[in-house]
Amino acid sequence: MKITKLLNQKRATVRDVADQAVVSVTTVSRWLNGSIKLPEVTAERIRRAVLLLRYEPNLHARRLSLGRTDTLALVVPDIADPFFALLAGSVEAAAESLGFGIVLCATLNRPMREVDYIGRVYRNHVDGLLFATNHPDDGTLLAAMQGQSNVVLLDEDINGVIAPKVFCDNRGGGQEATEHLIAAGHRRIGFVGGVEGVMSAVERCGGYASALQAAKIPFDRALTDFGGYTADHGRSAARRLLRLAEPPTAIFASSDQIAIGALEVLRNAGISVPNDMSIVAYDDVAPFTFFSPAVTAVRQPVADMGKRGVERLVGYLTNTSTDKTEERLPVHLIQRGSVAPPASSSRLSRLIKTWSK
Amino acid sequence: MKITKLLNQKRATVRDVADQAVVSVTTVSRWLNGSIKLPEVTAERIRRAVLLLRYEPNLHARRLSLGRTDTLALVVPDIADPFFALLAGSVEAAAESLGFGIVLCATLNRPMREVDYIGRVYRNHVDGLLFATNHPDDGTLLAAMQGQSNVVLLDEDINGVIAPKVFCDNRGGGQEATEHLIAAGHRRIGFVGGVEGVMSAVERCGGYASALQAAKIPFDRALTDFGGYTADHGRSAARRLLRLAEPPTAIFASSDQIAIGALEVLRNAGISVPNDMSIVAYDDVAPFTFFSPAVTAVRQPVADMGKRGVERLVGYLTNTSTDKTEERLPVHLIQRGSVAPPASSSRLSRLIKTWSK
DNA sequence: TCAGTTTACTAAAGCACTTTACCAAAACGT
DNA sequence: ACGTTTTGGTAAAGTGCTTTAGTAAACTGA
Repeated sequence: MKITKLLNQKRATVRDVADQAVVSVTTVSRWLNGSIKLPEVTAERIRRAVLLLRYEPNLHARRLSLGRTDTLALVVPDIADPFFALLAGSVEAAAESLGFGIVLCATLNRPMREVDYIGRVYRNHVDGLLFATNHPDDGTLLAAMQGQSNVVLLDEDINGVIAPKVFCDNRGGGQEATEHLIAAGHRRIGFVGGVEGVMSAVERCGGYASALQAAKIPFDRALTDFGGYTADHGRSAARRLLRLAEPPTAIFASSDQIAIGALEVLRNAGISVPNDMSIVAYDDVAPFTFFSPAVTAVRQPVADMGKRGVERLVGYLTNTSTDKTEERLPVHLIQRGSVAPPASSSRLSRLIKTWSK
Repeated sequence: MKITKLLNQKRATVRDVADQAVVSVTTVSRWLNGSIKLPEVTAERIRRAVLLLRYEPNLHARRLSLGRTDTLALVVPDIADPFFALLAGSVEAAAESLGFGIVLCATLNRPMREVDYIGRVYRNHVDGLLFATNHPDDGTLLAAMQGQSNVVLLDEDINGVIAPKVFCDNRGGGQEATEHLIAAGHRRIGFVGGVEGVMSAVERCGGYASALQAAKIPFDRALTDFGGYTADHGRSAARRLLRLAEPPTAIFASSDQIAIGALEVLRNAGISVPNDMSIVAYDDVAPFTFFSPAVTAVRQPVADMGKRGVERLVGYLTNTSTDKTEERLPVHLIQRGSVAPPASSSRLSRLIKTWSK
């Protein structure tokens, strides 16, 4: 009998284990799930049977019966983006340690795919969703999330959605970056932000504005530039800022990619960082220590954000800890070599004049 | 009746649809799965019932019944590494387009986790595995893979495993990079490789050696340095190479990270690239166009590799196309600004002398 | 000693789907 | 007109697990 089981490679079922241990399926199942205490002799019989038959419960049957999957979905715009890759890494690790698997969903910012993924929790593909967007919502996402539970929002808000949220302190980060630049002596500071309207961009700009105000520096709209957290936007924004009648002496780039784009433009213009122009970046996921100069940046606790997101989602799934609150993780400035006191304005404008030809 | 169904939010089942459409469950199931043709009237009744009840088949029941998951696992050492993040992105996209989901597994190079993940296909968690390692196998992985089917190896080989494999042309890449350096006039070229013994490192070094041989340049062991595809290794290798009695005039760094580490050392040493030292990188996932100088690199078709891997795995799952062959994807050199003819050796040695103090 | 509790189990009913085996009626060929 | 094939279905048996409701036997306390 046992031999048959071993010879034909079919996987053993609870039935087989029960037969082998001479108890009922119920007993095996309950004991295996720890919902029953058994006298040592019986327990030992089951243990042996499991070992002998190499029994592993069938996941699908279990899921069907239990109605849950012990799997979470992580929805991000683009997994190839280092920021989201880092997030995914920490989410995976945290989920794994809590006994959950992760299925990966890249939306490429296509609302259709986002909505589809949101539906997956209803459709029982996964128990819960960790959701990170990148773009402002036109209402589509909000609608799709209505009545959907077990979703936690990461990094970026979706207007109107009520759910557990784990974000970073964008305002504080914006403020700290700007204060640092002001402390170095800068008074004309450019702000390059994400897509106009997304929470993180609005908030970082808010921090920037409030630091200026505290230093009694007027807020100049011409010095701000929204458009996305991309290197492309960093390039075009930098070019625009340099062409201003009164160009800034420092740039606050509110993402790594923006900073990278801006740095490229500055380098090509022969404007040296930090001597002629200071810059501070945001995210600090890029290998900034390897840059020359190493670039000062506001570090977001990306990994912590992923971890906390998972913890809250799982807490939600298990304890029904129904706190749909928003949580903010602190950020902090990492000082490296890209900030210095402003150059003489004549030198800077001479450089710009040469470049703009 | 319908109203009850709509009011209590329980999901509709095939039963409900069958009742609503006044046919049997069998008919609904078969029609839905396209395994039966039905007269238009009946079909329409089912269609309406599905719409009315917002019926969506229960995935778990389906999986239990069918014994498959339509899900693939992607196993990588570290999803936060841009190389693997890019790979993951393309794998996800390819799988999605073929109707498969992806579950993400990061091993952090811990053999225990790798082995566990390999077991998941047997345990029915997933239908197949896309497996990418990073380190030489001591036999553990080989043993775990024995008798395991539906696994395809990506990017890096595991010695002795017989399975469909999708790799890149490491030898060709190593050769092309080295030839390019030789064509620029270099005769002493350093090679910095991955962990000693992994296929990719061995092969790239093979390409390097054969290019040297073709140019009748003797192979000098002192100029090669294995240790891993990390920036750290890049740094230490660069330092070692510079301290050589006869240092190289060019470095072939066989990963992005190695190149980044080496570049940092060179920059700190005041050795200008490409004037005093040429460098070519490998992978070309890092934002090398933004570097200064932009760095010349051998580009691996990482995204293609992911796509092909999925295609082959799925082909395997569906058609039983049992070709356990190895496939090589072509790489090519992207010329940018980090290669130039060698500097006068006296200038270079002067720089090194200054630095090494 | 006997009702009440605890211990150690079990039978059977789900969970929601697929699929095999089968059947009645209609259409068809001769 | 009668056997055969096609059409349009159905009943029921899996798929492997969990869990509810229950039972028989052993123990407890007064």
